[in-house]
Amino acid sequence: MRLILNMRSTKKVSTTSPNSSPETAARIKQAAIGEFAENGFTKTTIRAIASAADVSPGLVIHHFGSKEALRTACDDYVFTAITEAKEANAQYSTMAIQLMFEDPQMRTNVDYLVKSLLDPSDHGQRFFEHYIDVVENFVTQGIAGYTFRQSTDPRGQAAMIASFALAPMVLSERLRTSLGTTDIKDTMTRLAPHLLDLYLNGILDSIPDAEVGTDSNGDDQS
Amino acid sequence: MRLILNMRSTKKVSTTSPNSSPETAARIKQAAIGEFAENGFTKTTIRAIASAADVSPGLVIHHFGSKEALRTACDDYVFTAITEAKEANAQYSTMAIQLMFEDPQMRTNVDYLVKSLLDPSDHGQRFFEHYIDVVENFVTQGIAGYTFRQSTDPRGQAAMIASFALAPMVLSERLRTSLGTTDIKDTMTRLAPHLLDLYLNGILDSIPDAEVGTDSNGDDQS
DNA sequence: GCGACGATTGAACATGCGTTTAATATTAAA
DNA sequence: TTTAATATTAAACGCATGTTCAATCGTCGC
Repeated sequence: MRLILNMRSTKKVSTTSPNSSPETAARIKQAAIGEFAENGFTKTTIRAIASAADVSPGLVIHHFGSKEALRTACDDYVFTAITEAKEANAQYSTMAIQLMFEDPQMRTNVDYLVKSLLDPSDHGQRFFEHYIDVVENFVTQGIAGYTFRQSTDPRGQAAMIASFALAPMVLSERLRTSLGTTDIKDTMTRLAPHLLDLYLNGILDSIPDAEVGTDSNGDDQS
Repeated sequence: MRLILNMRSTKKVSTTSPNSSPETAARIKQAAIGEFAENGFTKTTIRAIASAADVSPGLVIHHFGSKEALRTACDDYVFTAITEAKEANAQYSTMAIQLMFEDPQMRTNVDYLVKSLLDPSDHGQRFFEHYIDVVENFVTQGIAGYTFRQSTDPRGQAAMIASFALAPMVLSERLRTSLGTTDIKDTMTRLAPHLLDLYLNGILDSIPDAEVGTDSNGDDQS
């Protein structure tokens, strides 16, 4: 007659999976993605992740080995999740971006990738390269009925477009505060007409007399 | 007969400024700006700043009170330095941007502001607002002979342009690696023609039949 | 000269971090 | 039922961090 007292955490006890790791590991990974997406890799602590996943800090290490290894696992997961979602919505192209701001999980994933992009590690670079590839494809193949004017430097052109497409997400918090929008979806709605107008028609409507590069700047050319 | 042994740091001993604080405080501040610009606020340690300024960690606190206060001091300094430099080169407008990548000190300042922009603190927001103001002025007043097509939402339009202008700096490391350029100046040279072309002519040269939202996507329109 | 004061330092303190460890609980296999 | 293996935890370890402290050094007004 053994009296079993389980006084651990009074929550997840009857989940019918007492000794199975993958379920808990997945929960830890999701918690980590959420924390990384919100606070970045450096500022996020293992203790915060453990707390969000309702486990002990030691268990996080037990399942993933180290914080860096956990990050790699999250990277792979998010990268796969996003590319799969993108392919699934490939035919909608422009709509796919919209969907990324609708689905909360996808928004977290995007936030995660943005944070990864800004952190000087190898992980984000892979995503950036991939993203430029996607854009370059769009430029050569067209997207959603739009076609692009080709360039003699398609890689540079694609890099520019990719950077611009990422800019509102990277600066989303600053834009939100500055424009008084409620969230990034609202921000994008506000910016959308300007984006479309720029991409369709440009924004400059006159060229100065002096060309760029021939800087014979008489500084009094009023 | 007192024997004075000064075995501190065998370097700055005869700099003819034994007991003056402002000189040392300025050096610490410059070191801090450099470290913050390179590694961001969180990852930069007081010890690293002290080492770069060739002083003890305690002296950094002695002069500025705390790491956060030191950051505020750096913020004010960089913000003033950039705005002054911008006004000084106001007539050159486009050239001013070029100068920011030529002058190493200015490049450090720009790096600092970018890091400040990405850190979720109040400091960077002030700079962002100011930058949008500058852009909005450019749009209404023109710049370097260029004139802009006006919008019914000038603030949103300026926010978009500001975000785009900042994007290459925010993503400079990613772009440098991806394009194989040597530094941000080289990167900008590579991107410049694409930027000018986009701003002058747009980049899309055909509008799809179906308008956005009426996604009747016959996916076989080769 | 001298005494007060600021500059400056090395050492220590308190805290939070990632990680390790020893122990317990739980499950699956023999 | 026993045994081995895994999941899980609380506690502690080692280290880096921001900061404090007591002491020394140099300068300047008296």
